[in-house]
Amino acid sequence: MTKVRTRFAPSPTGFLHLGGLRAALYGYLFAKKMNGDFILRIEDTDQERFVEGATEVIYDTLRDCGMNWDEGPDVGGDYGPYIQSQRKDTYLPYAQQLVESGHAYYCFCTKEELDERRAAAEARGEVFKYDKHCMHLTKEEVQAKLDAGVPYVIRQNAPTEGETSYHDEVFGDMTFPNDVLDDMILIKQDGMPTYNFANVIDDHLMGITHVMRGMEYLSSTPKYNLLYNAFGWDIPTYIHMPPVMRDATHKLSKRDGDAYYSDFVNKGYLPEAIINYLALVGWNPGNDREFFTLEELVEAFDVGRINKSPGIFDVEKLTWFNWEYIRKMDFEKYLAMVTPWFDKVLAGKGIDYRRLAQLMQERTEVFNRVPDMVKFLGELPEYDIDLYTHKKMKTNPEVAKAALEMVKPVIEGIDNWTEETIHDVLMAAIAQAGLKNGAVLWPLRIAISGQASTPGGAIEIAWLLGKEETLRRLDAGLAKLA
RNA sequence: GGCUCCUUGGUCAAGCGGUUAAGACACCGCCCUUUCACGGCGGCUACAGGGGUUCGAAUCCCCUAGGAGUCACCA
Repeated sequence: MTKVRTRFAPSPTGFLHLGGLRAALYGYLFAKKMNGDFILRIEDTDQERFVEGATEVIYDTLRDCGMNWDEGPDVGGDYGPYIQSQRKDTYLPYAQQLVESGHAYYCFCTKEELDERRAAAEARGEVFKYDKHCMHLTKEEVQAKLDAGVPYVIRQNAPTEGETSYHDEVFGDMTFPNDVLDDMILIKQDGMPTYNFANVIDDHLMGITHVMRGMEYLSSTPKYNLLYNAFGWDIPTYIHMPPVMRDATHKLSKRDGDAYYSDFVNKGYLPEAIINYLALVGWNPGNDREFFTLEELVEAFDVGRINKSPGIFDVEKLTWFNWEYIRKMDFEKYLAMVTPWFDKVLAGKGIDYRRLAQLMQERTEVFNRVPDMVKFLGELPEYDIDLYTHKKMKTNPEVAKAALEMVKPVIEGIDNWTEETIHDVLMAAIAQAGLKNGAVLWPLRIAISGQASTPGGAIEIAWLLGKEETLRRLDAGLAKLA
């Protein structure tokens, strides 16, 4: 049995978006599951859309996620080069071979002419299809134009009747009538192959056994098969994948501005969480399991369980995955990762990051939410005295005032500023006063934090703030309640 | 418009002729609790519609509707 070889073939037109990442992921998972090779090929035949640096972004993203390729532009391999623009010269001879065998022909119609005719057809409500005009040129006519240096393209000579069928591992048996097949361009006027052509040539030359790609290629696959047949090559196994959607009617695209892998990483999403979640949009292991490392995904992956219907990308669920990953993260790693986020609002404030991190780790869903959650430690926010009213704690501004007055001298008397001491002293004082814990601790926490929700209770916060700052904020609260 | 694909709760989804139609996220209650959380318990919502086939359809067939893709010298 031949070794499985899959490929991820992105165009370097910008950042890698999540739909593309998932395509790469499935290709990687399948190859590894089958003990095969995963190949990275850069499809840059469209020079107008080429974006500087985009190739590096693809490398970085894939590596970041742990998907290493066995062959590719930077790691080499026996089937290189792996960048299509560097393979430019390999395509033309194949196209010419097709011209020889009658499966393709030279076309001298200009883009402008074609655009006009296309517009005219559309105006008539018809679908434009190239009429094989240039196919009827005689050999001599063609040669004369070629000799005269007339710009040309090479088109596929597609059949106009009958139908073409193929099998897809996800979608099953597909049949398309041939009369909808247009004579697609194989070689562009600039000498570059089109994606449609290069992809067939390269997949064959690179020994790709399983072609995995988005389902938008479902309807052009017959044209590719015609090419394989014309060359007498084996048709690869097709695995078309459903798209990742933004909502029911829109694909997740670059236009959303929020679909790039890097957008999520910058917000504080973990690569592991992104990969884990992405794997589950469009595929499932057949059981209830949701958490997988990349290695575990390889183990569990099964092409037969790829869904046919599009899946909507749910940020809420991704966030949940991220949070779970953060909670399970090694504490020292968390501390290192959260520090820059603390610094955004607490730099130079003298807060004990280690203790704060302990309090924050299980509350961190996404890192970019951290600053807002801890900002109050650096500076007491403006707050309304309504916060002192809490039904369950049985507090209101009057009760709060009394509680703060009671607690102030107690805190002033604490010399050994540790959480344990603060806790013990406070609890003793509350018990002695015959009050409920909540009736005192709620107002205290409000006074020193200025907000209803905080990472940790009054005691932890008081400790983090330090005795001096705690008392200062207590006085401010008292002044507010006066 | 032609061709192709898709259609189970708000979302991801299990299911592949017989189930009380799983599970997860989200949401809503209750409990716990010095806040918010966490945790525990419980709840809410689904087979697009209509015809068949069958003793029996979410599961098979047909039609309709809705959505998506494609019809480039973009990939």
